[in-house]
Amino acid sequence: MTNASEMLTALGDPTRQAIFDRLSDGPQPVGVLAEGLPVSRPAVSQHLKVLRDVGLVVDRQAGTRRLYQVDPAGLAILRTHLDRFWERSLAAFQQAAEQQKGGQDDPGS
Amino acid sequence: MTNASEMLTALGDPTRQAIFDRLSDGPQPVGVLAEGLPVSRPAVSQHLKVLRDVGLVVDRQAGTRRLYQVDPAGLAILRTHLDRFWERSLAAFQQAAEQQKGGQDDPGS
DNA sequence: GCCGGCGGTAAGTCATAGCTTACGGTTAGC
DNA sequence: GCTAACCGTAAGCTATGACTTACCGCCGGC
Repeated sequence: MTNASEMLTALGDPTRQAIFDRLSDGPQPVGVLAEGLPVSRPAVSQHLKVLRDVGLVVDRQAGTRRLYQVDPAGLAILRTHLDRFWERSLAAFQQAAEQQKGGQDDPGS
Repeated sequence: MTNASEMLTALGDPTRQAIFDRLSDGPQPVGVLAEGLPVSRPAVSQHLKVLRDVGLVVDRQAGTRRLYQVDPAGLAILRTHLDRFWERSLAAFQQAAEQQKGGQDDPGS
């Protein structure tokens, strides 16, 4: 359906979470990202490819460097997906709480 | 900082995503969950343990069954975390767009 | 033109995580 | 008390994916 699931899967790796976190503060080249991480530069490159394939980051050429940054559009999709989870879960939670009490009236919401 | 990172890691697995998706519609016992999934019941049990450890689901005893459901409080933490990503990324994105149009200074490091 | 920094890709290794079957514990019903 | 259903845990296997080193292409400076 959506690619939000793939985004979640991509963000499942702690290293990618760290990369995404750093990119949230602004565009950065691969080398700089790798300096602040406990993995090699090629590893960062591979992670960036995964994040780019699912639409969470975008890249642009800047001289001899390649700047990566978070794609707000992609992040919006993930946020919307999480919001739907929230709405459904909240409704189910309230309904379950009522049933647990024994079919009383709505205690308040 | 928070355990939101662990939640993201937990939701990184597609099977757990499917479980969490089903639980969003209401409480369900382990056996019923396993019926609609391509994995065995013990596997579902193990996934539920992971989701419970990070605070995304809660369980309660119901006779001989054990009902699992999404924990709205846990989901709220994850949502808040995503919102922070959103704010930071958006600000950085706009700033980067301006810099790209005007005088190009060193954006990295 | 040559050289140096930057970064993506290939190939290979290794740990981990997800799955299975088997077993034990707990609860409800007869 | 015995049985059956439901579920968590243990043990073990296997595939996947995260990481490394090595290599190559690209762009800018001198």
